[in-house]
Amino acid sequence: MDDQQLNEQLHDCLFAIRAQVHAELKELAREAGLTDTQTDALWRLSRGPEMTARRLADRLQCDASTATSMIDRLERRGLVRRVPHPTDRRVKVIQLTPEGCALRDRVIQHTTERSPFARLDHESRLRLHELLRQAIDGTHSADEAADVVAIPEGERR
Amino acid sequence: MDDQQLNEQLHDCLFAIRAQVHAELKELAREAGLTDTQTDALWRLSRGPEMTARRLADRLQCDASTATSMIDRLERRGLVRRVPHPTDRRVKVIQLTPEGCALRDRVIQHTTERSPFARLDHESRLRLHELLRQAIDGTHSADEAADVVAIPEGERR
DNA sequence: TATTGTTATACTCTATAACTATA
DNA sequence: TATAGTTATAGAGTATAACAATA
Repeated sequence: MDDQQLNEQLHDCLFAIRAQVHAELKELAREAGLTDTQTDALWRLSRGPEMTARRLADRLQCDASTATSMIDRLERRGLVRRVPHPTDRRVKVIQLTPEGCALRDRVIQHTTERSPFARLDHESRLRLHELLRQAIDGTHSADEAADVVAIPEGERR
Repeated sequence: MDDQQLNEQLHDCLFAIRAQVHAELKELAREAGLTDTQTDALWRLSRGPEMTARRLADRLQCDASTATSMIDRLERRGLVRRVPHPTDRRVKVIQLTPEGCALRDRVIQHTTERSPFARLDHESRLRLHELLRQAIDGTHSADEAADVVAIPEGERR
């Protein structure tokens, strides 16, 4: 197997894992009366420091206007609310409501429990984590990667 | 770091890698005048043995009617065509046109070249592949996984 | 001037339900 | 009866362009 083929195989694996995770997420979303995308957004909303509409759009790689309508729908369902930023009056902080938090917790727990990774032993998972981090950090600047992945210990969950 | 946290970290990595791949795919899709979803479908259309509308829907985890409209749009752009199945007259085989093939090749090449995985050395990629396969095979039946991932040597590309 | 967020608009994406044709 | 595919419909997701408010 040459390098090109190996890369393709890795992408096929990525696709397969994403498909498995997505299937679980979809099932949960259905129970909760949400769409896949909304469930995904809920998950992403809870990671990292302070969430704004702009930051959510960056994270979901969509236009700002798309984030606006996404937040509209989540707000209508009572899962998030828009709070004015204390110092910058242009910015709206997107906060999870208690119901939003509860659902977010269910999403994370449900997904990580049934994750394909859960079948690996602890050692394998550590090795996998190291390899993935290496791949991620190699292609993006540390800042960009940090925004998506790293969560300060105190702010986790 | 306990197991729950490690699992969450792994999912964050998965998200980050998917985001990087998606960003590359999006750029290419834009150039080609396609949407992300169409580009993804094009990629998936080319993997595995014989593609039918039903199989595409399974693979993209969407409803059959969604696959129908997706194929409609790809057909309108001249990237695929519907061919009657030789023995089962209910089935339509979805074939890539020459233009579809060319674009599909560009998508795969572009993405695998700029993939986060490309930065890992050969040894690391082999280890990563092994770990991912292990995670995939552990949670799904061999048959299901085979449909998504394994491609017989003769039919690849 | 640049940035944050919104609105209006026009697509694409998506599932549900009802249908036809074939197995 | 079951399966492959389509159509009609309605709502969610999406980007573009134009805009207001604020930095």
